[in-house]
Amino acid sequence: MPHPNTDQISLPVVLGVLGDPTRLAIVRYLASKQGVPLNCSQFLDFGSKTNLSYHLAKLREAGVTRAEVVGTNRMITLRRADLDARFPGLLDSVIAAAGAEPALPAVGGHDLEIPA
Amino acid sequence: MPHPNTDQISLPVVLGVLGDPTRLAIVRYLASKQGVPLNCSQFLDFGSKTNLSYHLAKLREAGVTRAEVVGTNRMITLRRADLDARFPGLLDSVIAAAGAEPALPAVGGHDLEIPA
DNA sequence: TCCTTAGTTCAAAGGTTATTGAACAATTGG
DNA sequence: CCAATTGTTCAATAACCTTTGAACTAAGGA
Repeated sequence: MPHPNTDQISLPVVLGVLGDPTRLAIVRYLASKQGVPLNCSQFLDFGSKTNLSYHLAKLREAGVTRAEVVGTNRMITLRRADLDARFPGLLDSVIAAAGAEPALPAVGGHDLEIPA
Repeated sequence: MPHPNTDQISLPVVLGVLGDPTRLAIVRYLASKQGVPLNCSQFLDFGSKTNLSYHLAKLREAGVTRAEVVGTNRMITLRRADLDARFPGLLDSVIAAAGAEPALPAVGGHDLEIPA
């Protein structure tokens, strides 16, 4: 499970990765949980298991998230401090901007509680 | 030449569009000119005429830039106020972040002067 | 040990993106 | 009118992205 170092995180790559509605929803959801690690299954509202594996890998490879293996789970966190160090203010303004937009509808049709 | 209204500007689309090194360089260059309109030819360092037409159309359709026909020229400006209204702080942090990164090398190999 | 849970990997399909050169349109200036 | 300048459109190509189901691996619990 490769993660880039902080100084290897590339702006176009980060922006490109966040330019997908599913991944943006994942990041927004992670941010709403304030650093509490989530396992992959908690994102099932955003897509199938296989599809999530794909999107979470993209986020990880771009340096946006960190995945840690804990038993049979992979716990996902936002790399907030690393992103803030590399691109100050960027993540905050993206997350704030995401709040000003209609979120990705969850698969079941029900909405996820994401505080503003 | 369609431009989206301010409230039609979509965050994933904007992020996706900025997630390309050529377009990010164009936006950075525009920002460095502080609102002075530039015609397409002034971006020739970033790509061929045809290729620029393509990238500038993407930026325009995403709502990042505005193109105004003046004689045989199309004058390009950043939609700074519109983007700030829709996604406060986003453009600034992206531009600041772009300054923390190696810029797209210009075609001739020479560097463009983009103030920090 | 056997089964379940949690995720990944693979291959395939279908769609989109970036880049190119050639041909085209529109405006200006001589 | 003619020619030069500016930029767009088109067709083609190659690369990449997203989504899917089936098969797989690895750890934990009964």
